[in-house]
Amino acid sequence: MRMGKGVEWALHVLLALAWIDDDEPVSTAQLAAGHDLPPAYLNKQLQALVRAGLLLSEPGARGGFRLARRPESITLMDVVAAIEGSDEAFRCMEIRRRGAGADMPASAFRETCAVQSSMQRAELAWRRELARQTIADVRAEADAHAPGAGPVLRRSFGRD
Amino acid sequence: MRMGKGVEWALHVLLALAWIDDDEPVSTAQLAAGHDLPPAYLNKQLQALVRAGLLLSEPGARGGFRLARRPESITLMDVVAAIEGSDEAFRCMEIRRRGAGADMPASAFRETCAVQSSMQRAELAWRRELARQTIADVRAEADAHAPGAGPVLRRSFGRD
DNA sequence: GTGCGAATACTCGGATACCGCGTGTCCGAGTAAGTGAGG
DNA sequence: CCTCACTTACTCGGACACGCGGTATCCGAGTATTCGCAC
Repeated sequence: MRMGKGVEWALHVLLALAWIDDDEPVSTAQLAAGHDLPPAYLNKQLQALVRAGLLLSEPGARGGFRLARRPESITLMDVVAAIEGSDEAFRCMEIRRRGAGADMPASAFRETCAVQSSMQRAELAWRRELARQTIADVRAEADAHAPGAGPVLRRSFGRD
Repeated sequence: MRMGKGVEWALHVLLALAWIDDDEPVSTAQLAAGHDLPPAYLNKQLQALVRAGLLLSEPGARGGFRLARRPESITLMDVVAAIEGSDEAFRCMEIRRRGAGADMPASAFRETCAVQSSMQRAELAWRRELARQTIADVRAEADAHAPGAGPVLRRSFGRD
């Protein structure tokens, strides 16, 4: 199982926008240069964040992206759902009904498949932990680990 | 993010073997017929389970697979790791060092990337929940939901 | 009837194609800013 | 000096190729069984 790299990019971009903390929008080119990412493909991921309501986009000259909400209101679950989609990683195909299970009465399948519910429990724990953490939390941890990172990034975006 | 269907197959096969609970090995063809799965591809997944030490294989006529350990000693984490691999879903590419981060002193990267540690926390919760549940737990839940499923499946394998 | 040996049928195991999705890129529609002339 | 319309340059947004990993399949190596034959 593998998560697309777009999630990592989106998280770093949101963290950068939280650090910049400015009403002026930031263009895709600037955000891409800030982490040395392919601009066109990054743009694709940013569009997904706009569709999810995490970013606001402004077209035209001096346009770009800015946070749609405060960093404390953007959870990691929001970001993962925006990029990877809201579907569950484990999708039950109900194979219990096929083969030998075809001979069983329909009432036997009233309850949820035990395999599915087990996997769902684990995935729920994952989603719960993702929903518990916000971009603001990540920024706070990053500031605690490396206090200089925020200002350096702000300055590289010409916001001082 | 999407988990391969091999995991679901493996879980159902292990559950079936736990229900059968016999020293006589079960062939790929029988296991595949039990859930109407493509035998050749199922065989591929079973080989992964053998490599992971969850199943024992016996070649030759009347050969097949049987559980290498008791169902209580096989966690869902073991199964997922056997099929999908042990790599983390979120792989940090250290993009914080690229772009603007290149101008920072190396000491700033002493601590782990905050984005990575946040995602790792969530994934750890997932793995912890997977490791907490065993095939025996799944069997118990399935028996509680549909008591007839186990015997029916046992009988379809000609084990009575 | 019994022991032995070869033929046999069945099993796992790895090597081999196919296909969908993530990855990466490009060009067009739209907009705000800048510019110049006219009043 | 102010207003206004035009040009311009820059932005986002969606449509278009490429490559890799999951999906699916087949055939070969190896072994227990089974059948036939000799004793």
